[in-house]
Amino acid sequence: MVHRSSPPRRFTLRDLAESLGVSKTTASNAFSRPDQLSPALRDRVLEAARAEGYAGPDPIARMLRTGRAGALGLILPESLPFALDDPSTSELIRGIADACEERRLGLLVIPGASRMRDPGTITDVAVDGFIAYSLPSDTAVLHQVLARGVPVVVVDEPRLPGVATVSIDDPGGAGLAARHLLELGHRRLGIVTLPFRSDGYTGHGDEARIAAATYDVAARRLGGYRAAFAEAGLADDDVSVYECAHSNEELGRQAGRDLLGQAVPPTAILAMSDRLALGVLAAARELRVDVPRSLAVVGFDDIAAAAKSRPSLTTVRQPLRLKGYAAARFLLDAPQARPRDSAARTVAAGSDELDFPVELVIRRSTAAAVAS
Amino acid sequence: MVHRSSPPRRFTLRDLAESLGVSKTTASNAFSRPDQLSPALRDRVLEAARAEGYAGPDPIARMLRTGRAGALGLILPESLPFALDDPSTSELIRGIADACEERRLGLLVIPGASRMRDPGTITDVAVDGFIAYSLPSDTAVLHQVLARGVPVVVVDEPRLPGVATVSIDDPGGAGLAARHLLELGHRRLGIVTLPFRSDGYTGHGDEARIAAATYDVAARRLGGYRAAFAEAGLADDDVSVYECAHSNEELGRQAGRDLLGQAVPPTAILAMSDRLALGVLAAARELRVDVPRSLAVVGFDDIAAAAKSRPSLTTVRQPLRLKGYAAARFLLDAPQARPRDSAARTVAAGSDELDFPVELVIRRSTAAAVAS
DNA sequence: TGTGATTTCTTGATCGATCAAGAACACGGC
DNA sequence: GCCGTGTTCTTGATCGATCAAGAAATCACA
Repeated sequence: MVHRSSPPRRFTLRDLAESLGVSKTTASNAFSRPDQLSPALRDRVLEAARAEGYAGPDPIARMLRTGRAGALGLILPESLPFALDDPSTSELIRGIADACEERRLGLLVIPGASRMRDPGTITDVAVDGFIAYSLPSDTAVLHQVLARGVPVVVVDEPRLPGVATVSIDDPGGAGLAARHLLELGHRRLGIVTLPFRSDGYTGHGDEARIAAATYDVAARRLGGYRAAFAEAGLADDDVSVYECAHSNEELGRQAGRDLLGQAVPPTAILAMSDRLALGVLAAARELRVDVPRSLAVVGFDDIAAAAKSRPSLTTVRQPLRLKGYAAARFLLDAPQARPRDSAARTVAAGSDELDFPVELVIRRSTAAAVAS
Repeated sequence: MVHRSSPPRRFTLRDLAESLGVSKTTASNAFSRPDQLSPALRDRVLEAARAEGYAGPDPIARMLRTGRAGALGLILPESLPFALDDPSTSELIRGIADACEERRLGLLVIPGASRMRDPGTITDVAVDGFIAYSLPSDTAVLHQVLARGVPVVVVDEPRLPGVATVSIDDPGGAGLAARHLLELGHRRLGIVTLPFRSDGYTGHGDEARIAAATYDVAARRLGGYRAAFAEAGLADDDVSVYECAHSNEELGRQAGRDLLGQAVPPTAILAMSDRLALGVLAAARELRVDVPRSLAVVGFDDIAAAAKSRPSLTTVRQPLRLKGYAAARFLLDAPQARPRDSAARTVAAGSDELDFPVELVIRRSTAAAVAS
């Protein structure tokens, strides 16, 4: 009887050890803990490994034993192409990458989470922790992440009790922007918002949608704007709201055209992102509305393009890159972030929110209202 | 004697199975192979899992057993912030991400490879294959990758015998650009190059450096330019060469200022990337050199900004996103790309090069030479 | 009713490493 | 000569799952 040759087993640490007449542990130590064996023997092991074409311990087996994956998971709401298009997301990623490089960790990107149906991608991936960026509160993804028992840090939204969050003072920032316009004498205002829900809707603001918002950031910023309006004696429905499904120039332009086309157009527009604001500037240019003389525009984020636009954009600056860096460090330095500690749902309860300050950057896109 | 309570063991599949009185395999199948057990029992298992807070099989243990990591490794020469800055790199990543999404794979990014000293990041990471993008040929990283025994696809460079490569016809593309200028009557030419080596040098071209190039792409494109010159009867040293350490606008501008400041300035400049070409345009603007009347400029890549610049940029288009997509598919579909097959160094020998065609896109930055 | 095919579930081996504990030996100081 | 300390290497258990093979029960069909 001739045996069908069994699948040729891989050359493993055990084979290496046997071929040298040493124990597996010693062979292992030659790679991972050089101080645990004599230099001479270590060289012999390494030499034999090279000769046999053994590339070193299998990372997956090591992970199983040590419980560390050597990588961070980054969960993004949109597809990666979209994320790379968006300067504020890119900037956040830069910050996370900074921290990963410091710690020699890989960065495992998991895009498309806001429309993810299959949790497989979340549960099948080897990471030491997740950073979840700007997810809608009605997505199941975050709960799957939490259920996995690995440490999680949320950036921006949603804010969940007991889950570590890195964010900014959204209402405060929005308030700065709104008060700036009010102080300049503007009373006819318009708002261009980020999406309140992830259903792709673009159009006039709808109080029912707003009340049922699943994107906290849009809701918080709107709240900030409105708090400032209230101080100035303006009612919410004195200010028209236009909601954009995504943060990009094209939808911002569409919003700008709509608001400026109204019977009584606003003299100032608050946009919840710089990209939306840049779109509004484009719409104004098209319609030959002079900025800032006839229209004041304020953005949010202070991306690089904000300083370069014509006119340059007044905006609310937030430290995007730092936020990414802080989120990663928060994740990695957390005392609960020990490997295989299934209680480590979140990071450092008690100090589980990290809010960065924002500041108003006044440039050329805002000026005093012209008496009408 | 009271025992110090041993570290509370994690709740595993085995515990779940025992608590239900079924076998481990059955519990496992409830998660991974629903068709292997009755729906009723499956529901019981899943229900018990929920009750016990068991989030599903540990991905790392599964990987060890199945030999599949569920992720692709992407090795980038520069840091991630730098890569995200660069439109052509971003575009490539988009293509790779497209393929990963199709196959429900994670994308594990490993940046900074061109100056990586410690191979740890390469050997410690769980991936089913690597895409190595534009690495210098003298870096050890690629050999460490090859030594790991996982499938590898190289994008652009270096071309190594037996290693699958996805690239373009660099000499051909460069030739198109050069011949275009020659046909327009230009005879005083300048070249702005990508780096030949990764030592950070920026300055006048140096034939010794060029001969010892570790970045193949720069060398191949230069070869393409020069082949066209030779056809037109121009000698290599009739054309001055300026090398830039990175592909960005600032260095391109520096190169442009240098070339235009020469005693006998060129009437046309060939740049090896669009970002460099855009920098040259900026330099021309500064020096009040009219493009295309007094200076013709040709780029390479056809990034989005090339069509939007003023004047719009004549350039050599290459399908960046498609290249990324193809590289990933090449990796995933390769017959040798089976898990745990240590012979799978590379992909499909015999058909291990995939070169995409390029095309010349003529826009407003080139025009006929003015008789001098 | 018998027999083969199918469904449902179990057993025991296995993936490839690391780790805790301990054996064997050498060295040094009193 | 004895004991403590350190170095160097080994043994056997373990990480948490999947898989091949097979047992038991059910179904199908003549």
